Amino acid sequence: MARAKDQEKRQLILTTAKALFARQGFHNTSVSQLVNQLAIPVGSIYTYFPSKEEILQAIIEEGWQDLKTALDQELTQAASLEAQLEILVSSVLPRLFQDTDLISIILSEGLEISRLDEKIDSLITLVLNLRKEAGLMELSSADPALTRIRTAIIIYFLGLMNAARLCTRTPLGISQADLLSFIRDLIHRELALS
Amino acid sequence: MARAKDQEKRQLILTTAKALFARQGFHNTSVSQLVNQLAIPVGSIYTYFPSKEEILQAIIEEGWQDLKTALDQELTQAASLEAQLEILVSSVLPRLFQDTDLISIILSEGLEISRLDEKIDSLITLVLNLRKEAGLMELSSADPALTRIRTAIIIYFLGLMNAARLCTRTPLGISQADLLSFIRDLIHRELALS
Amino acid sequence: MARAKDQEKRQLILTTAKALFARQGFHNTSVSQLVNQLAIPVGSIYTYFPSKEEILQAIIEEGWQDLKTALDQELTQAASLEAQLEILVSSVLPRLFQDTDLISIILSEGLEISRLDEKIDSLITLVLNLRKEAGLMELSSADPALTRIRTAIIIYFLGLMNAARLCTRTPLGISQADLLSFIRDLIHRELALS
Amino acid sequence: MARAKDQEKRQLILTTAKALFARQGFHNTSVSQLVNQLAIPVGSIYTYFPSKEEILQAIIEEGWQDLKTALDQELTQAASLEAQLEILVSSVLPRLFQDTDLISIILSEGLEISRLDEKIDSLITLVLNLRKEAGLMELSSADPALTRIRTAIIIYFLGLMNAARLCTRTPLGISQADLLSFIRDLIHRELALS
DNA sequence: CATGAATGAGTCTTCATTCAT
DNA sequence: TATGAATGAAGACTCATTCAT
Repeated sequence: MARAKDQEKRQLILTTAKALFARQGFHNTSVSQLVNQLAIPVGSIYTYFPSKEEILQAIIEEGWQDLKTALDQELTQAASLEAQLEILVSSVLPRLFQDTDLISIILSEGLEISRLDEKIDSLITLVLNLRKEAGLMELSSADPALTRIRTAIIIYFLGLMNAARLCTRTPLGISQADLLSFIRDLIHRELALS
Repeated sequence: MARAKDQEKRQLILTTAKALFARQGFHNTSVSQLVNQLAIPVGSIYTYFPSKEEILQAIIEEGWQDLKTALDQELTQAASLEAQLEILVSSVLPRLFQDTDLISIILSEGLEISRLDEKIDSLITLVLNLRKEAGLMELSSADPALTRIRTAIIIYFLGLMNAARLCTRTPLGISQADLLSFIRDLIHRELALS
Repeated sequence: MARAKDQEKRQLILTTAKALFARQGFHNTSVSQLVNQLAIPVGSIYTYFPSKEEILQAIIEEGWQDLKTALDQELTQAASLEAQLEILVSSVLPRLFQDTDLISIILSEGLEISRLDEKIDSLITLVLNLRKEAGLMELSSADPALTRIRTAIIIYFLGLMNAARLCTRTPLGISQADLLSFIRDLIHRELALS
Repeated sequence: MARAKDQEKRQLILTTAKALFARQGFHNTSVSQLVNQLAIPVGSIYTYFPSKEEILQAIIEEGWQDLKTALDQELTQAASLEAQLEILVSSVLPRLFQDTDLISIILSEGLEISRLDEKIDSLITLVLNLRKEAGLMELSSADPALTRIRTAIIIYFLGLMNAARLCTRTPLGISQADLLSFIRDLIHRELALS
């Protein structure tokens, strides 16, 4: 019981901090502002997190983990490659792009903190696995095609993340729906080619 | 007459601050760290800039302006559309992607400061103009094709910027040359279509 | 439970700041000088007051409030008008004139801070009430006699305050006792007239 | 010629500084604000005054000197004691009370700077001389009547100065004309007595 | 255990005065 | 001589974290 309540409070801290960090930036958000919003005493924070920075890290890592867990779950339930792609396009990616607070934080903070490179690596691995499942032959690590794929994934992923963030903050003339259309087109085109 | 304001010193402040802000972040760089590195007295900073934040803004705006000036100059000297694209791919974009410090700063700071949206807008205008010069008919503002183009530009631009930044900071397995190849392929493919 | 905010420390800050501000002026007294004198860390000041200026305001408002509270208390205990005047002359005014630090601060700082006008207004109200209690008829707000009384109160009050301040700082050849004699004479004369 | 122009500039600095110091306070007025208002270079100030504080002192001393010079001149031209008092009430005092900027500065700054005590002393001497001219016998320095007169002068003078300042800054319900009426009444009453 | 006052190194910025030009 | 950039000590204030209660 006590544990459950603790976890709830921990989650509440995370949620509130996430909104604050995303809108004002990590450095422009003070711990006291956070506790004011939460209406809890300052000391409380430090029973859940050893430092302000670890709150930031937890937001990023746990947010990303949630996404990955959902992805894995939905992907294993999919019958075919087509179904898997459909899930990607209709379920997982929209969920990621909707979480602009998480995206903002990941993109704004230092690489050491967000560990974007690790996240991209795992994404590349995922795509490569899908390729293999699709029956395409594996690429040797020296193959220039591998580099091309890797490059494309990085550019598309980062471009989409950043675009999703900007969409909600600024009048760019496009919407999140347009981003999803872009992905759908992209996947269809790529599949037709291969 | 008194000393004239030393524009070289102003530039030195800008250059040093740029490197510092890019590597450590704006908030993790103190004014005293900056003046230590420059070996000038604190007050000097404030004869050239009214605040720390205005240094940041000058870095972004002047850096971007330099790029645009170079772009405009080189573009007007190009004889054909092909030559213009070649300049884009071989000269201007490489220069932008090499300036990872500038990119880092633009992408990491708040929208109000970096005004990324304005920069993207001017980029879209540029591309639309190139299209017109190429003899393609103009798109009405309601045309879904316009939205598609807009979306693509945003994604590619942001993706490339971010990828260029990551390349030099983290071992992602790709290089800036790969990014340029990506662009080259992209342009050729798009031109073939049109 | 954490430490309770120490009201004694707050009072000590107020007392020390009052002496410093009165002798050196608000602007010539730095926060670090204040904390040095108090032998407490800088931050402590800011757990009790939001800013240096609010210390000044607290000194003035609380000092004035103390005086008014004492005045009200003693006045209600007085049996007759004569007793009330006696209290004024023998107890409350001497106490005010003795607090030359408070007077100095009130007179030296800006009107927005000291709100001298409000203080004078409440004094005029007090005197008018005493008049009424004495059975004198009320003056209509257009009556020139009201303006005369108002003018006299303002001049006497400000003159006495300022004189009290100067007495202790400079060799003017008069003492606080002389000021009290002046008041006593004044009141007797005025009462005889009315 | 050159000297005349210099004196003009010096006077302009004094006039501008006086208005600024009176309205914002000495410490809240920076030298650069002053030179901005004057539209002259910073260095210029220091060819006329050795420091910011000496500007303040010049404002006070020269302002006071002007008043005294005018007073002496007009007083010696007066035929009778009545004429002298009339001059005091109708000419010199109104001029002093109108110069609320000067009064503000004198009353707000430290005693060491404004040397209020010296000014009061010279005022007492003046009144004592008038008394002597009026044929009243001189008072020995031990005479309690001397102390009474001295006290009264101090209180009236400081009270009127302060009241004049407050009148123009705050809605106290009285005007400078009321102050002059007060003085007139006072003098008539006192003369009737003696 | 929960609390929030206490801490002090560190933040950005100011500004009267000087002096190289 | 006139100028205004240069200077740097000093200014008020912040804030993540600790620890006495």
